[in-house]
Amino acid sequence: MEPTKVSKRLLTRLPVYLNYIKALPEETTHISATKIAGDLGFGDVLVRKDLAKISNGGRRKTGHSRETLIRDIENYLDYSTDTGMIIVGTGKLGQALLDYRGFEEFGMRLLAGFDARPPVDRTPGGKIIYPMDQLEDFCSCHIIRIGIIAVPAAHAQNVCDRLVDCGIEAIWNFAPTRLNVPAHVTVQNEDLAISLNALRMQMKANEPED
Amino acid sequence: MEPTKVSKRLLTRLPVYLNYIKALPEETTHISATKIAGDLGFGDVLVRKDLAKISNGGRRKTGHSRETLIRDIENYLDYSTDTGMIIVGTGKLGQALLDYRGFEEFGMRLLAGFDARPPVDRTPGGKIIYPMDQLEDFCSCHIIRIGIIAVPAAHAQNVCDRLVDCGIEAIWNFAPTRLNVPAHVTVQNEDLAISLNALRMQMKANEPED
DNA sequence: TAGATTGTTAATCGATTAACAATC
DNA sequence: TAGATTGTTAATCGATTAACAATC
Repeated sequence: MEPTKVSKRLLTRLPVYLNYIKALPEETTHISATKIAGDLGFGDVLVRKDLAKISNGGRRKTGHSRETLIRDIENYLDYSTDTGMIIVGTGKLGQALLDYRGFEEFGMRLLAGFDARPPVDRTPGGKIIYPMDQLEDFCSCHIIRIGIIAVPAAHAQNVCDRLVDCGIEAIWNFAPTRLNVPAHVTVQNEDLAISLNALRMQMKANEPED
Repeated sequence: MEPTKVSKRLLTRLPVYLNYIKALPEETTHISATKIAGDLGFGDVLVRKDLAKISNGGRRKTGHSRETLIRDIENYLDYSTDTGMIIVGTGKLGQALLDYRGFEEFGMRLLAGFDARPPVDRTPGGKIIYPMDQLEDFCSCHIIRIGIIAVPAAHAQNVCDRLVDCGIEAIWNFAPTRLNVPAHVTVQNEDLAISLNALRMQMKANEPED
């Protein structure tokens, strides 16, 4: 019953390792955790433990086989299973996300956008934007597991409720507001202003003298 | 010498409290940490400790004065000091950020965009997009503390170096790559694909049976 | 053997929660 | 006084780091 424990931190480090390993010169066949740590600025024990958690390919003295490691990370992150997604709210940000190419690499497919008043029929990238009243129909014809909310804060809860009713399992929320959802739905808030403000505060704390 | 310790978690919770408190019905003059915690889904002790850290306005039995609390949070987050910012890379995402209204509330001013080939002269919101070769001039005429990078991964390090040379103190990096910066520069990576993938994995871990 | 590396166990650190004392 | 609340001290939890044993 209790879901498998996954560390969110680990989940964000693994793709970083993966990118790094993939970007290595082609002739590299083996790589050590120590080297990865050094190049990426992580602690070496941390990397070693992370890799041990998701792979058993590490050999003493030689390190990890590059190929095996890539396969193990991709396997752990389950890149081969497609995950269907839609986005509600197709302003600038919504359209940017609709045409963002980075998601597919992870097996995530953003199928379409929805908007109370679609600003255009299709994005430049060719994704269709439907009026809101088509949301339920669309969701019953496709397997949609993740919903992205990029509408103004005032509409976010309403949109969220509709997505939940459509059977969505996770919500990525860009609206600057908290959402109430049932326990089986996973929510991640991505409030860009809050995030940027945190950076600003850390920057200030980083100043030589106050 | 050692900079003041600030918990990043705290920094992201404070704006949430602030929004919540501001959204309370106008007649509310006092609010307890317990109430805030209950409504926002945080632990009550956590909220109490957070508020104690940034305010001394809590009175037993009655809770915190709404007005004082708002002032104390805004004060702690230093909303009154303007922070100048620029963004490099004005694709969809870059333009979305340029016209995003949420930053100003926090005292952050995104002054202009830069692009190797500006897609337009101005955003719909009226922000000017300059060609890249004006970057250094612009930065010497304005006080710019934060640089936002929204260019393809291949150009990110180069852009980053130029921003650092311009005296920027913090970088908000949307490019899917790690950046090398000197120690006095604060970097925050905002890789949307990684972030979304983490949500996807948490969603899977949240499923009833495996 | 010596060196490079993994992997594990214990220690530390930071954040959150629990328990409870203080007080209006 | 009883109740609601703050604020503090101790306990727990999770993540990271340190120390070190294993081994190719």
